[in-house]
Amino acid sequence: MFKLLNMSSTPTDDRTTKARIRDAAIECVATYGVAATTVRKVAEAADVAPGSVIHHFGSMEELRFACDTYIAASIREYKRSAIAQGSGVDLTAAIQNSDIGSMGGYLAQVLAEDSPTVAKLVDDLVGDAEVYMEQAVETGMARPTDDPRGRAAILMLWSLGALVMHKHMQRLLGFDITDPESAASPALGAYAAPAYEILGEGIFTPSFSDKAREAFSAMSEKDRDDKK
Amino acid sequence: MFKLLNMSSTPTDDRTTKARIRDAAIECVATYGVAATTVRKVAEAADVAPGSVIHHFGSMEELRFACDTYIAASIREYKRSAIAQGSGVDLTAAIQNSDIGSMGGYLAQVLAEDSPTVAKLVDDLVGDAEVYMEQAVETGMARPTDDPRGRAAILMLWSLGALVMHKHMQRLLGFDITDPESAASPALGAYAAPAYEILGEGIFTPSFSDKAREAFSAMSEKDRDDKK
DNA sequence: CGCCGGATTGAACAAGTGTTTAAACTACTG
DNA sequence: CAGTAGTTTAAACACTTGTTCAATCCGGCG
Repeated sequence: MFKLLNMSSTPTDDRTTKARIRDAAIECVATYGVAATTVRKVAEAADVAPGSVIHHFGSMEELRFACDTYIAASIREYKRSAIAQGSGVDLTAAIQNSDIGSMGGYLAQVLAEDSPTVAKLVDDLVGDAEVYMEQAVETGMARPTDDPRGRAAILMLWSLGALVMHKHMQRLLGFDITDPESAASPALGAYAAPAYEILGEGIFTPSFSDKAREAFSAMSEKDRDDKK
Repeated sequence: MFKLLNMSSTPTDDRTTKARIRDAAIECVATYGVAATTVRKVAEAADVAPGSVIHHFGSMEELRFACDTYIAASIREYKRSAIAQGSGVDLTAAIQNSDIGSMGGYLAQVLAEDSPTVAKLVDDLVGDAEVYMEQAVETGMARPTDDPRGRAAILMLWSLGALVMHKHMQRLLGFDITDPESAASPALGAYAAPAYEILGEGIFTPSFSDKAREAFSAMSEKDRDDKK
């Protein structure tokens, strides 16, 4: 009998049993995925009997819900404090600075499933990104756009999508976005440099960009005409 | 007892039983995910006995492998024909034009798991994207870059990540990227327009972009100095 | 026809799932 | 000290999982 997951338990672990179970579940989801997160695996990782897991949360589904809620609350809490001290509202920063080590891994796993709690969190993040971009436009950092919400949504979908794809990114660029230590990694540049280049100046030449825009508006005009 | 999945079976279905089982499995994965794709669900969808599934593929894992391989081959085949007739090498186009209706949904599900077959496919797609971008630079469509591979990798990670996030995109923008009919949908613009705006001119103003670039190179220089 | 080999079936199997339950234990109160 | 309410446990439950297996079906060949 050996522990599969070594929870970073301090010499004297003063967390309640319920909290220990919740944390073990989060770590298990982050490491093995939701499908592989069973009552017995969580129980073993939290060092309790399987029955205790159900006793504290009622059912496995409620445990999952509790984990989603806890992670969502943790992210919202971080964003609030980040705004209060004036630093940027960056999701990757939230992942790095969280006291929940496996937050990135957990998000990467649950973003692909459809949980209403996670869906609500994503919606909120898009809303936050929109107001943040709005401010960036006002301070001259970001370009204005016809579709602020659409732009914010796509930026968030790309960011979170990259999080879900972290194993592929690790393989392609040597950089694991879910690793809390990754911010200090020299491989950070392998992701950040090209990403900021794309977000800074785009990938298309201005001449092609203009042509594409014309074709686009022509297409949507044709679409309107067809509708008549 | 009713069929959960209605395979688009022609009046006279001339596919072999093995092919029917494989197609049913792909559709089941696309709709319900890999964890929910069980022997009995596949058997029911393919209208065969559970034993037949194992008889033809040896095990459930080998069936999954066969599905991955089949999808990967189908995408590579499409790309080859697309290049041959000179049209663009666009992944979303491959999803739309494939004769496998649920290819997009299947990819969205398996990109989050770690399958060596899918990993190899992603690596190939990045490689293809790199040479495609290289040609776009030569023809004056795309800007040159210091890190062609990094740029291609990130563009692919963002695109595929958005595919995995398709349910969130559907909710946020009303556009489902996995739907084969989506290319004809008027909601296409809700995704394509802001996406092309970002890829065309970026999101940052030139002045901020310059400052960020300076900060970036200063940071990596400092990183080099610290290493000494 | 008689036969044979692959395809197909449905019943079994062991292992793993979430959940229930009764018993034991623990800590705190009257 | 006795009692009690909340924890915790291990064993059982019903169910689903992938897989095995003997029996049956079916098409082609001698």
